[in-house]
Amino acid sequence: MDLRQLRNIIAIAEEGNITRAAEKVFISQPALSQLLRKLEHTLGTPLFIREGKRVIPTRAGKIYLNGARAILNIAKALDQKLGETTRKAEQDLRPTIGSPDQ
Amino acid sequence: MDLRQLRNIIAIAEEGNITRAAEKVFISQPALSQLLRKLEHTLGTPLFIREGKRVIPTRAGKIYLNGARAILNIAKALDQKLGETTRKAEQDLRPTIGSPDQ
DNA sequence: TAAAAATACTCCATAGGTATTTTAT
DNA sequence: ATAAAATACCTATGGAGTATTTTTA
Repeated sequence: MDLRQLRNIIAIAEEGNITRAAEKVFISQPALSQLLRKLEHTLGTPLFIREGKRVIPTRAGKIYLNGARAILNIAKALDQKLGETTRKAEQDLRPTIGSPDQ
Repeated sequence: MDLRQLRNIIAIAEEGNITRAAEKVFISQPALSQLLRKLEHTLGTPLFIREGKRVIPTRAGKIYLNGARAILNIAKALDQKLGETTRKAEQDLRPTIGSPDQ
C-alpha cells in the first residue's frame, strides 16, 4: 500500500471515470485500470462497479476510500511535523544569531 | 510510503538494533540498513542516531514512528472492515440457506 | 461511431539478496 | 576478536508506458 496508489484510487472515485482520473494523477489510463484491477484482486473484493462508462464505488469501495483518505491525512500531518522539526534542528545548528542564511 | 516499510522502521526502534530488526521482519540486514538510509535521505533528516551498536530514535525519528504507528492502525482497521464487508457480500450472494459450499 | 475500459506486450526503477569490508566493543 | 553496520554489486518484481482491441452509450 503506497500513498500514490491511495491517491490514484481516490481520483477514480472523484472523477467517476478512469480516463479522467488517470489524467488528473498523471499516469496512463491502462496503468490506472490495471492498478485498480490488481488492488481489487489482492483485496478479494471489487471496489467499483463498472456501469458502462461510469464507475461507481461499491460498499467495500466506500470503506476503502474512507480509510485511504484517513491515511493520507495522517501522512500529510506527519510530513508537516517532520518539516518543522527539521527546520528547528537546522536552526539549533546555527552557532550565532543573525548569521546570514547560506 | 509502503506499509511494509513502516513496519520495518518500527522494528528498528523496537529492537534498537538493525540486525535483530531485520530478522524480525524477515529481510536481510543490508536491505534494512539501506532502507533506513534511503528513507532518511528522502526525508532530509536522520531518524536514528548510531551509537555504536545501539541505534536510537532522534526527535524526528520519534515523530515518524508515531505517524507510522497511526497509519498502521488505520490500515489494520480498514482491513478488518473490508473483510467483514466481503464476508457479508458473499453471504448475500448465497441464494438458499444451507446450500453446500463450493 | 465515438467515447472509455480492458488486454497485451515492453521497459525500467527499486526493494531486496549475497558477498564483503568497515567500525566499535 | 566478535558482533553490528555499511558498502558494493546483482537480480527480480511490479509499476508504468505504448499500441491495440473490446465494449457500451
